[in-house]
Amino acid sequence: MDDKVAAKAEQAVVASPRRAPTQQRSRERVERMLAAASALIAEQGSDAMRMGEVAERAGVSIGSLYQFFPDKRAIVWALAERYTAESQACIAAALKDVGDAEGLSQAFSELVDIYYRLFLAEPVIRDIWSGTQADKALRELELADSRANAEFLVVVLKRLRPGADPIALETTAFLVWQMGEAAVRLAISVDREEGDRLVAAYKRMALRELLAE
Amino acid sequence: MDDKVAAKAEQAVVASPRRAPTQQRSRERVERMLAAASALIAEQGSDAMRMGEVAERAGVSIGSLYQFFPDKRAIVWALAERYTAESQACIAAALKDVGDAEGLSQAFSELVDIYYRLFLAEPVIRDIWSGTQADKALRELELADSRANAEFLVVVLKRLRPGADPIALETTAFLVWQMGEAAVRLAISVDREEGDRLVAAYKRMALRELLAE
DNA sequence: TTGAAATATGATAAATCCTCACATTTGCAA
DNA sequence: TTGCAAATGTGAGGATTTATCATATTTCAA
Repeated sequence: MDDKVAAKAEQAVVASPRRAPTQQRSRERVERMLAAASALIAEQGSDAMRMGEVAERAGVSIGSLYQFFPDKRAIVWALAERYTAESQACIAAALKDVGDAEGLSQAFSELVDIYYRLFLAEPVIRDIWSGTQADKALRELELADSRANAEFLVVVLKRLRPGADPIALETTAFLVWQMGEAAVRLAISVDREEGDRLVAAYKRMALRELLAE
Repeated sequence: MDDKVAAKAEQAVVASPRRAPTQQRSRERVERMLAAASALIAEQGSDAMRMGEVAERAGVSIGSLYQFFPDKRAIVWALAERYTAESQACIAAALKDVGDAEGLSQAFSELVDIYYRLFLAEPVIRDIWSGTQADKALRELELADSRANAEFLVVVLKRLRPGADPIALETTAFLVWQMGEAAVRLAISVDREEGDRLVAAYKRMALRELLAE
C-alpha cells in the first residue's frame, strides 16, 4: 500500500521506450503506431484514445504497442517530443539574424503568428499541450522546450542591450515565452475575433517588455 | 459506435449534482465527502484520488457519493467552484476603491502576491488548476472566473483612462489576468528564487501595460 | 400513522490499462 | 546452409477503477 503511493508519487518523468526498435520492420511498425495515435488524438483527443484502438488502427497487436511504449502517456510524449524538436529549429532560424529592434519586432511578430496558426490548425498539437499541466513528463518537456526557446531570445537581447543584467534578461525571455504559450492557448479557446485581439495585445505587451528598459 | 463518439464529444460541461442535498443529514454528508476529497487531493493529487477512498474516508458508501456527484470530475469541480467564489470576493474588495495609478500599482501587486502565496501554500488549489486544461468543465469555469476578475480591472481602468477604447481595455484586462495565472503557475513549478523573479517581472510587465498607453 | 420523497448501501457490470507466457522472425557466425 | 540468440509479435486474461441499480432505510409533511 505504501509502495503503491510511493510508486505513484515517483511517476517516471521521462517515459523512454521500453525497447528501441532496431530492425527496419519494427521501426516501420512504430511509425504506424505513432501515426495511428496521432489520427485518433485528432479525432477524439488523447484522453479518449484507447490503446486497443491504436493497436488495431496501426495493424499491430496490443502487445507490440507495449513492446515499444511503456504506457499510454509515452505515446503522447513521443509525439510531443517530435513537435518540440521541429519548432525549436524553426524558432532558432527565425531569430538567428536579428540585429536590431526593428528586426526583433518583425521576427517576434511572425513567430507568434506562426504559433497561433499552428494551434488553430492542428488539433493534435492543441490536444497534446492542453494536457500538459496534468502530466508530469509533458510539463517537464514543455518547460525544457520553453527554456531552450527563451535562450534564443536571450542571445538576441544580449546583442541589442549589451549593458543589461543577464539574469534579468533570462527571466524576461523565459516569462515572455511562457506567456506567449498561455496567450495562444487562451486565444484559441475563445472566438476567432477575440482571439486575434488577444494575440495582438500580447505581441504589443511582449515587445514593449523586450525592447524597453 | 458513432453514438459513443458523439457522447464523448458532447461531454457535459457543467457537472451539476445529480441531486441537491435538501435534508440536514445529507448536507453534512456532502460536506464530509468534499472534505475527504480535498484531503486526498492534497495528499496524492486529484488524478490518484479514488472514489472508493473518498467514500471510505468520508464514512459513506460509494453509492452515496454518486447520489450527489454524477462523476469523479464533479467533485473536483465543486471544490474549484468554492475557491473561485472566495477569490472573486477578495479581488473585488482589493480593487474596489482604487482611484489612481499609484493605488492600482499597490492593489495589483498585492493581489499577485496573494495569488502566488496561495498557490505555493495550497496543494489542493495547485492540483485543481493544474488539470484545468484537460477538463472541459474546469476550463470553462476558469475562463468565466478570469473574465469576471478582468471585469473588476476594467472598471478601474475606465476610471483611470476615461478616453480609452472599452474593447481594448477589456482585451488588456483579460489578457493580463490570464497571464497572471500562467505566471504564477510557472513560478511555482521552478525553484523559489527564480519563481520570485518571474513573479516580479510579471508585475512590472503587467503594470506597464495597464498604466501606459 | 402513513405514504411518498429523500437518502443509503454495496455487489457487480463495464471499461480500460497493461502483463506475460509463448510463438515467430531476423540476422549473423560457423 | 544451418543453428541459434536476440529481437519482435501475439492476445487472452489479470488487475484496477469508475459508475450503476435494485433494494433497504430514514425523513417529513399531511
